[in-house]
Amino acid sequence: MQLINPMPLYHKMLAEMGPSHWWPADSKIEIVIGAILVQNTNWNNVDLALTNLRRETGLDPSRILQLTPQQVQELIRPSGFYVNKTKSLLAVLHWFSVDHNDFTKMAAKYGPKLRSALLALPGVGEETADSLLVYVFDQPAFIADKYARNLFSFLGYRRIDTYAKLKRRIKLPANFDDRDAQEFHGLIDEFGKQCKTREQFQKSFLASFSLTNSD
DNA sequence: GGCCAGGACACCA
DNA sequence: TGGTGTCATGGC
Repeated sequence: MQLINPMPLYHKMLAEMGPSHWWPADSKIEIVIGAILVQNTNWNNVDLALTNLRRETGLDPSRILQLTPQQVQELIRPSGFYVNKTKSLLAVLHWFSVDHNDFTKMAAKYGPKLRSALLALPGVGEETADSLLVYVFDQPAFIADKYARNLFSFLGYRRIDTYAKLKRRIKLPANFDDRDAQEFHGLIDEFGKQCKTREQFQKSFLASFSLTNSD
């Protein structure tokens, strides 16, 4: 299996696009909530749901947990899949509340098993787990989402059509830290929104990016 | 009116 | 392991 060193690509994108300051949120718990609500949904719909939740609960997890599932469903309805997302959201918020939403403490408590602990939560798959690691727990991880798979596919890589396949092939260097992970994912998704097709990609600044730099 | 968006999961072969 | 159907809303 040919491993991919994504660092030349990362540095190229950072130089061309600048820091993305992606996923702005007022709090970590807002990122947690957003990570569930955004699944297969555009951010505009998530914003509508977040506005409802904020109005009713101030996004205070303990207040959200006091609501009935039916109440949560109505508040997050605009984000779609609201029955499943309600189950997931309540389970995830409950899981965090056991450790009083102390993310530093939780990272120490679970150690290297944090990712599998996240994956055990209902409605938390690989992408959401990695997003939480990167943006809530401040840990380095590569988020192999649809935009990332598109990008590496446009760059010529094959057999990276699933999350797990691309994830396995990306080899991050030891000095790749949480800030890099946050920035890289932000850049990839910002880029992905601009280049949804191969044609658009070929007109972009990455069109001349040499694959040999990243192997 | 059809298509898509920052997935997860059950089910099947 | 990999493919497919389902869950649902709002914007274009």
